[in-house]
Amino acid sequence: MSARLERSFYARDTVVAARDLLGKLLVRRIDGVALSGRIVEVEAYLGPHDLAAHSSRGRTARTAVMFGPPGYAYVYMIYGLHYCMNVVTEPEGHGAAVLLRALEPAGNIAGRTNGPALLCRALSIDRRLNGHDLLSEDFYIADAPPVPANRIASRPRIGVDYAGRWARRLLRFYEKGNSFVSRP
DNA sequence: AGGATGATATCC
DNA sequence: GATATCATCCTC
Repeated sequence: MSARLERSFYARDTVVAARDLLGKLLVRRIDGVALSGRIVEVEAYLGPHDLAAHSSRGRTARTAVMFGPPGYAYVYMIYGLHYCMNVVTEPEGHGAAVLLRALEPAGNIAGRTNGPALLCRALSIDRRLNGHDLLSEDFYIADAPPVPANRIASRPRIGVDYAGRWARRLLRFYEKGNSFVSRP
């Protein structure tokens, strides 16, 4: 069992943290059973100036977690059906986060994990985990070998066409050739 | 290409 | 208080 990432991992530049999250292990412990998957696809949301980020609407009840301290989970419901999970980055007050888009199944995973809502379903991640500390025992990200820079692809983010030029920024990162990436 | 389904932001 | 919109997924 590998070590949890510490607060300092998250309290950094969001693009750097996003790329470094590739290869790491998301772990959700339920009734003593550890569900886990290797992070293979992420998107960086940089802060209020990033028109694709939820924090661009300012600090609200919904986005409060994004503006909080790093290393916490920002989980929200989308389209009334699905949950998406983010990891808060940068120092407190910044308003940035990294969306986890796909996992490669590692342990005790049932169902697909090649999409932001699919991975939440596979790991039983829902509203109750919004604002949950990722330095906890039951929900955390564990260290694992990094994905080398030459194995990381950079693409525009998915589903943010409304964000003008921000939609074209290359802020989606995934491990090249990994078959669990949602949109290769 | 379109529908499901509910929280939320943004208007009155 | 109404309504438009949504960082998705599935079926057609």
